[in-house]
Amino acid sequence: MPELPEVEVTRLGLVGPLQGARIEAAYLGKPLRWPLQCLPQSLVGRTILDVRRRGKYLLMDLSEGLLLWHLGMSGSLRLWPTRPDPGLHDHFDLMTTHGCLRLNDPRRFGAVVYAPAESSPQAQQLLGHLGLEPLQSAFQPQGFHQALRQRRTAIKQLLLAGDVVVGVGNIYACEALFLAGIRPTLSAQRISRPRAAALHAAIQQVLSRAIAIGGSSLRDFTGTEGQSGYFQLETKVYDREGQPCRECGTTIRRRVQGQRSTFYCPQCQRN
DNA sequence: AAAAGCCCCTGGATGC
DNA sequence: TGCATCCAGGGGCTTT
Repeated sequence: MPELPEVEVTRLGLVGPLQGARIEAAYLGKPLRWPLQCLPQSLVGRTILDVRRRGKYLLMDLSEGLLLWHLGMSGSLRLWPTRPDPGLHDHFDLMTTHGCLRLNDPRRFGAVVYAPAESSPQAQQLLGHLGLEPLQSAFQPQGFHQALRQRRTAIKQLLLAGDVVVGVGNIYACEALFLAGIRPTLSAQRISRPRAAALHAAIQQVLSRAIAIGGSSLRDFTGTEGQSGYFQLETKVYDREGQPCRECGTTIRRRVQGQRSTFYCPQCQRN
């Protein structure tokens, strides 16, 4: 589920409430994707200074060290005034003076990892290879085009790989490629400079729009107060196989790329 | 170095 | 109703 917009919506819901909160306890449930890398008890007494985002990771700066959170495919974070009884899929609780932050993750592809610093090997193993932030100024059309020229893989899979630009998952990759009129199977190196610029703009547009309306709530995702997002209501191609394109009426197609579904309009995205 | 495949795990939808 | 099969938004790791 959670791609950049959902993680950013989560961050926006946490940063205000949690800044300055002191950790009073941490509770582990079933194992997540990676171990916490510290004793939960050792977090007690630390203060949350900030909540940042890098790609699809949330970075929680503590008075000493930081926590890296990842929501995997089905995770969501919710802030409760007091700690509710843990349910079947509640696998990590962080009790603070400002409430109980709870990770619910049915599939357990998510994780919470402690690292002593962002520059530490523990953190860099997860963050070190990440590409540019799509909504920051370092992400520019010209540099994007240069990066595309060096890769022969299909553009959809390059977007998902996250080593050129981060945060674009399956939904937003499909949607951005539709907006740019680019066939998802097109080799990245064959994308011209103007079309790369169009894709650059489409990525920014689709991600910004999704953040503004609370992300996409398919299956599990909700915001930190349990609220739904609405982007799934305005997708042009994602999960619309067999339905008419909203622009031209042609039937939307689905195909598999890298073991994932790709949706596209064969007319609007001719290559 | 880059690309392609393989999994981790669970639940919901679909089909027989 | 019951059971099997397929599918799902991620991404690190291994193999080619």
